[in-house]
Amino acid sequence: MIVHEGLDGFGVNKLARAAGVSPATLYIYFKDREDLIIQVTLRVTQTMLEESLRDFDPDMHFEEGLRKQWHNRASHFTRNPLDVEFIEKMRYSHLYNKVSVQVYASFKDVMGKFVRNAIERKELIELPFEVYWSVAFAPLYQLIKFHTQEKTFGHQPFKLTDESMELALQLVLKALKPA
Amino acid sequence: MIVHEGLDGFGVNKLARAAGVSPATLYIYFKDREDLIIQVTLRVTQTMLEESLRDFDPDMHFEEGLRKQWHNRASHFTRNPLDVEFIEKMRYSHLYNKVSVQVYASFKDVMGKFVRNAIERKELIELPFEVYWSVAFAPLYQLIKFHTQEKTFGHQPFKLTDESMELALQLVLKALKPA
DNA sequence: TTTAAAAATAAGCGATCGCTCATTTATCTT
DNA sequence: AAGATAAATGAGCGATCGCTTATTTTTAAA
Repeated sequence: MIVHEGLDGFGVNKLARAAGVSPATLYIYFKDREDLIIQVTLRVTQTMLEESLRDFDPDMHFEEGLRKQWHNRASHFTRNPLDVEFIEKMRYSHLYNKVSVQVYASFKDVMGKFVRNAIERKELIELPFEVYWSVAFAPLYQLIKFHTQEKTFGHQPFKLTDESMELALQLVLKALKPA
Repeated sequence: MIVHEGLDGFGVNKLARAAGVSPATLYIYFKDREDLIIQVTLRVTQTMLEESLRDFDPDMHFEEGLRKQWHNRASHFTRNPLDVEFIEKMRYSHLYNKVSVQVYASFKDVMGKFVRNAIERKELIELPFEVYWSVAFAPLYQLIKFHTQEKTFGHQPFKLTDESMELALQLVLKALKPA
């Protein structure tokens, strides 16, 4: 409902009717509307982050680790396209700061270690974490967005194939590896 | 209002009260709530795109042109931080497809020409437009998001300085330039 | 089978939603 | 100054909002 009609357009009564339960039932499990949205967001985001760390180890070599994360994210998102749109929507909503802290706590540690390892091993240039994150993952998320929203820049819809993903990953690796 | 309270939380009556006019007045200038939101979005987005093309020419050398666009975007957004959040919020809202087509029509042509020129001149590797866009601009937007939302990944808030922007731009250029 | 706790419900509260209409106020033309 | 047009308004419509309460149904222990 939130993906298709937005946060406005999402109502407790509507949801209850669609779910075939009484509005009152929802308030047994959730404090209020905002709590419901946040808890759902936490669960979807948590699942996404767990999937992105599947078979990942912060002691991996940099290229192997980054490729693993790209593939994990891409495969999770192409298998759950609704999740992408939901997470992105929430990520840019005014409720985001109530979600981010709780979710990224443990995730941050693993990623931080991975980056520090890679820098120590001279497999990754030295740079602030935010710059690393922006170069390493923002392109992937943009590609996924192009993929899920079907049409953006003229001509035919963009499909996130293995080829285009590998191409983008190669570019990112070229940017991040020491000369 | 939309940035701070979200699309839900944004109401016509509230807006009229805050603006010191009658709700009926709004309907002289806008068809309905959605039309109002879309028109405001169009105006803010249009301004952003115009600013991003200031002093830009699609016949510029690739590095010069890309740097120009990065600086234009960054300076516009740091001077109008509310616009960033608004545009991003709308970009991930369910109303986005009603906005995107109208806005990016002319913009697409200029950018397309710029990219084609650069590839012809061997200043840019050959790649699909979406991949180019994802690598060339997504990192910048992510950095701006880090900057505006103040705190994301632990430690102290990230500030988008000239240094960190130049660093990120250099990485992106390294990724996109032919070997 | 009885009984207490837990889960779910229908009905509807006051508040606010998006929006309209009959009327008044401001602006412009002659 | 008079009359016509445009702009703006206050009041409030029906619908929906988030949410609660008194009651019934379901579950499970004794």
